Amino acid sequence: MEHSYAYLADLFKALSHSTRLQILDLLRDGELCVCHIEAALDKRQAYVSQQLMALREAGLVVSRRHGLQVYYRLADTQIDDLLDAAFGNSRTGAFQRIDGCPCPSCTTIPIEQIH
Amino acid sequence: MEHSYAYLADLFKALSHSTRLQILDLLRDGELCVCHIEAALDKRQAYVSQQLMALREAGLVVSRRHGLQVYYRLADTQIDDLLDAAFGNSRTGAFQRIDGCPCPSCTTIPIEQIH
DNA sequence: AAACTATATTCAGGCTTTTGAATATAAGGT
DNA sequence: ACCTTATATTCAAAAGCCTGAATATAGTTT
Repeated sequence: MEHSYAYLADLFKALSHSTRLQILDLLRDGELCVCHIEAALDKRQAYVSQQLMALREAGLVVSRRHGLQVYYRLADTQIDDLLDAAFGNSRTGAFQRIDGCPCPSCTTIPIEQIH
Repeated sequence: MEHSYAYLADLFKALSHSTRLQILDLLRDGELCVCHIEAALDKRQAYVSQQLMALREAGLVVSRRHGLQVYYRLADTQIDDLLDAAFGNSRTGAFQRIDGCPCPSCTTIPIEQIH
């Protein structure tokens, strides 16, 4: 903690963009793969990837690869706190499937739900 | 509350500038006149006034005029909370005089302190 | 009402950001 | 090996921001 003004300015610059804010707001409910974010925003892949890169470079999100998918999540709890201060701390906490999204989370069901 | 992403993006854009962050950090300890901010930052008047205008337009600060001086303060407690999340919530809470600053706060003493 | 002090606004050149298009890479399937 | 899917990177033109210089305004004092 105790960041310089220049550091914070860069962080806020990454936040000063409505598409990026929308992505962060999605991520408040948990980790998501790129293709899911793409479907949620209805934006093209390259564009989403660019915005994710900006968020990554600002240290706001981190990613991990699992097979073909890359999953993004908020970098740490301080970021959560900052977003709570901005968005208010209402969130659903639950994953939302999206029609037409090809990602595993949207196209599979846990075994215990099959009868 | 419940602001749009575009609104929040504009707010963060105003925050994405180290001079403006420095001004806001000063204002966390209380209302200040423009000339005091000018002295604290060691920047020219027109420049400070421009940054204050940006902060005002973003709704981060409000001003009131008293004679020749114009005093600025943080717009509301939500802004305080947001800045606490960013800066940490350490603050002195006390006004700091500045050598060479011509403003009333720096050049006068309360009557009860004269003996 | 003129001069002065404190603050605000306008403008324009330079600089950075934004975003679409094209292309690259990485992993998995056949 | 090749093809496909998922994601990342590069590039360049357009759009927007930053900031210094000049100027304007609002209130006070003489």
